[in-house]
Amino acid sequence: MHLESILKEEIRNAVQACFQVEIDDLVLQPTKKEFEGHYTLVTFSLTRALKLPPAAIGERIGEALVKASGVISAYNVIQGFLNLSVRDAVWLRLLEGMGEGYGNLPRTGKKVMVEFSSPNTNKPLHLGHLRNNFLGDSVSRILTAAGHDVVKVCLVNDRGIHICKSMLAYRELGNGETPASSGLKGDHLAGKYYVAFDKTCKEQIAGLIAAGQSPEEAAKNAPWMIAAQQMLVQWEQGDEEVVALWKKMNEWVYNGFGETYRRIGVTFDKTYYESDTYVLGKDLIEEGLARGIFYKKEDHSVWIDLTAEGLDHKLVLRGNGTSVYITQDLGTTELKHKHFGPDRMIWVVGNEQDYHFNVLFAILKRLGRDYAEGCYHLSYGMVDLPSGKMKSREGTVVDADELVAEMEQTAENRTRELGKIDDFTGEEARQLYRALALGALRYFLLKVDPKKRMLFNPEESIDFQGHTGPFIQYTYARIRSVLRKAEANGIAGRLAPEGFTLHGPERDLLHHLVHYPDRVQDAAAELSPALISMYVYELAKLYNQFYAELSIFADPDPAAVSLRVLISEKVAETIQHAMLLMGIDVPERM
RNA sequence: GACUGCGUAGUUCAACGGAUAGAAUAGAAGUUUCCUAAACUUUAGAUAUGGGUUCGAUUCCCGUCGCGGUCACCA
Repeated sequence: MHLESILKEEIRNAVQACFQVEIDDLVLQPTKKEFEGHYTLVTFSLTRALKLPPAAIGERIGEALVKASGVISAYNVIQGFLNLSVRDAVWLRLLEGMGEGYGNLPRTGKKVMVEFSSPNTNKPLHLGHLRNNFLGDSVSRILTAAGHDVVKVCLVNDRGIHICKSMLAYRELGNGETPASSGLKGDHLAGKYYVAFDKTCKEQIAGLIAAGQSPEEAAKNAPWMIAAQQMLVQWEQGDEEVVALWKKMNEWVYNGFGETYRRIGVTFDKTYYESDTYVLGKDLIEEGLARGIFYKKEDHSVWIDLTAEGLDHKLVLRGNGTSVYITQDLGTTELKHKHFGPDRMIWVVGNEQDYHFNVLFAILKRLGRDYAEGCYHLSYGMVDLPSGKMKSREGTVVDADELVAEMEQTAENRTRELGKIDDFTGEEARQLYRALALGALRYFLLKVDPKKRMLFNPEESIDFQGHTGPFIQYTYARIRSVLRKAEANGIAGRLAPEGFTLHGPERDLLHHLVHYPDRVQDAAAELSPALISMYVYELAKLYNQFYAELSIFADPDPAAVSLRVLISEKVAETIQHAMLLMGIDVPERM
């Protein structure tokens, strides 16, 4: 039974009965807090069809509904708004219908592939990567709950000039340093030499400019820049020494990434490496050339004219026959499709690449790939600092590992201050700190609409109070405490008997609770964990109000006590489910 | 410059074209012999700007101003 569908049907019937008119687009919305009611029908839009003032329409429909409806107990009309109140018996029946895991929707049989994370192996992860990882991870969980079969994929950027830069700096300055010898995490070690390369290279360029070269010439002629390019050529030729260095440093980086992924709780079903896929796509170029979709210039470079799509002429293969980014992406997409045959492919990639994906999808369509229709770029906004954009080379980044460690420290300090878990073992306490730290961080990054850019101020640490992960975790822990007490006293959650009158806070909670599956559906359709975060925040807030206003165990009516225990169980279950969709664990105590 | 996205309380975020624009935080004032005060209650505070469409605009259209992003034979 779906309340809103039933309500809309009843309203249609009422309109039919009163006015003998068929109406299909009804505007039904939740009633604003300051007014009496649960659902509001906006009657302005009906004035044309029914040829009556909005308030009169509201009165007629309201009257008819109260007479005939199985769900509406009362109505009131304010101008063009018809506010409808739902019977308590209906809320109780809906509560009864909430089975185990009611947030999990029926299986659809559709397969969805989500590609995210896609790190470069020349530097450690930063805050921007965390947004990407959490988004991809959470969207995957939401799609799974919405009934799809999800494949999580990571494409590692393990080759190219940027990798050679850190390799070169390491060869020149490294003195055989290893993660073991320096105690530095592998990805941080590589990042250190990436920054070192940039520094030295800039000095070299400055020197050349001082010696009279133009900035463009100098940038081209800097010795390390030339050396890095040579190194890339050697790598592509399979030069043993270069490949050995590449393997060694990448190994360090993978170990470092592995540790970070473990710490932030992110996993993949399949990892692709660009070093394996970068030559792919050339057969697609051949195919496109043969079919006249691409054209070749005199220098043998291959292009496509996408002006018809409002785009541009775009290079798809270099004059020397080597691949560019788009060539490789075409090939990789074809490969991923061949491996898994998904109905939908989603790329979680920053909005700076909007143009690239427009081109990619346009080319796939031109090539007549039927899966092009199911391709989608989940384009998210950057995480900005008050000072502007983060840049790895310039060291203006918020490092992921450091941030997580800081958050854990904050969680520990705060927990110790409050002193509620003094009986925890060391391991239990560490688990709690980790859950709180990640809860705060994941929630912070997921509560904002993915499409929008967001700001992080490193001066102000992420909050543990208010609209935050720990607020919701706290609410959960408090409910668990209630439920432990109920169990200890032998009180089971039970539905209230027929004719029971709900108290305001109970009614508000049930009203919110029953919409959870709809919100999961919405979040899956929009690919937006932010919708889940808003829902669960509201739920926690409503529970806290319920908790503050009503005593669960002290009520003289045993039916009220059992009902409140049952409501507490359902709220706890829903909070746990929703938080898990964001990849956040909820603690039994905190 | 071309294309593209964004301007909402001091700050960080909300608002299918609908009612008095919601929260959080920072500010002010309260709540604990009672189920966890990481909570609850009260209070003050915002749609960049000028037009247009509409019964009704933060939302849609046009202009202005401000801030990002993209315009590589890098990925």
